[in-house]
Amino acid sequence: MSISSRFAVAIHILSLLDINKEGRNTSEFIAGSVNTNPVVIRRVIGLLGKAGLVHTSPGVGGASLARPPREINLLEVYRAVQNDPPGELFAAHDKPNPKCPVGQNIQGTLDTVFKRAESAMENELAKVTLDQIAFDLVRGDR
Amino acid sequence: MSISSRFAVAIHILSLLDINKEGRNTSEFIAGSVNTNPVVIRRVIGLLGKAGLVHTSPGVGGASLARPPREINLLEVYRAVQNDPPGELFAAHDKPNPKCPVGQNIQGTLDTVFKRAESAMENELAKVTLDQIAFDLVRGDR
DNA sequence: ACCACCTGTAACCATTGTAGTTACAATCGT
DNA sequence: ACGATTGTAACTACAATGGTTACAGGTGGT
Ligand code: FES
Ligand code: FES
Repeated sequence: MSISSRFAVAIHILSLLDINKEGRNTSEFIAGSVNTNPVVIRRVIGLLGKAGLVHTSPGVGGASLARPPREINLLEVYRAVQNDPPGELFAAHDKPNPKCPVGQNIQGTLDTVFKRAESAMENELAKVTLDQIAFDLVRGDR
Repeated sequence: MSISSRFAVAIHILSLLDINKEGRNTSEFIAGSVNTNPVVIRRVIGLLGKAGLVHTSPGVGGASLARPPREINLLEVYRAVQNDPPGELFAAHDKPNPKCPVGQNIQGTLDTVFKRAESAMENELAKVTLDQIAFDLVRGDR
């Protein structure tokens, strides 16, 4: 299965917060932009808030970046919205047969390979910062 | 969501075929080893067969590697059992709002980043061959 | 020719993650 | 006090997954 589109939506939201930092970014406004339901946006923003990436305040509307976009990389965003814990991108074969010569040792062997692959992917995400995304967006615009 | 455990099961199966190449590897035997249902094994073996990694024959029982384990890498196995097409590890935000300044350009921007991350992961898988796995297994055994 | 055994596949079920939606209490600025 | 907004809970619909049963068809031994 694919990685949840929450990740893509989260990047959308953060980009929008950066580009439109003058305006009042309510969940409804963002939802209109992302073309989905405001609650979906609030859910994602809730995750981003817990991760310390955005600030929100109930009552008064609008969210804003909690840190300068140059200091936010996509790995943090990924971690914030991914509820699978790190190291479990690949599902393990949960009930290995202890009597099986393969099963006894395969866990560790696969774990090493899987973790290496997962880290390689995450390192690529870590290289990209939010302001790079925003720059690409604005440049593509004109 | 995690990547389907079919991948892990496939590696199990292939390792077993390599290590136990003398025996008769019926789906039921493998299922006992993997500790699951024979039909699950047959499904995975079916995928591996379509990918040209194993040989099977209806009627007579048993599957066998179609190529020497040194020439089978984990990326091929991954591709064989992953029914999401390549390039879609990350789900895109499917209905971008054309009126949104972010939505207009974000597709291409994210696509580049996502593809880079996905490739990084796949390159790691491509580095590992089946006989390396089998070697690790046997060595850990004693 | 028969038979035991096996594969390949369809069908069905339970579980899980996800996105969308409605509803509403709590919160804040004016 | 009021209107707007957030934060959640609850519910629905849907797709992927893994397990299971069932069965048609192939294969080799006897
Ligand atoms: S436990 Fe996975 S093959 Fe034996
Ligand atoms: S934020 Fe995704 S389309 Fe505007």
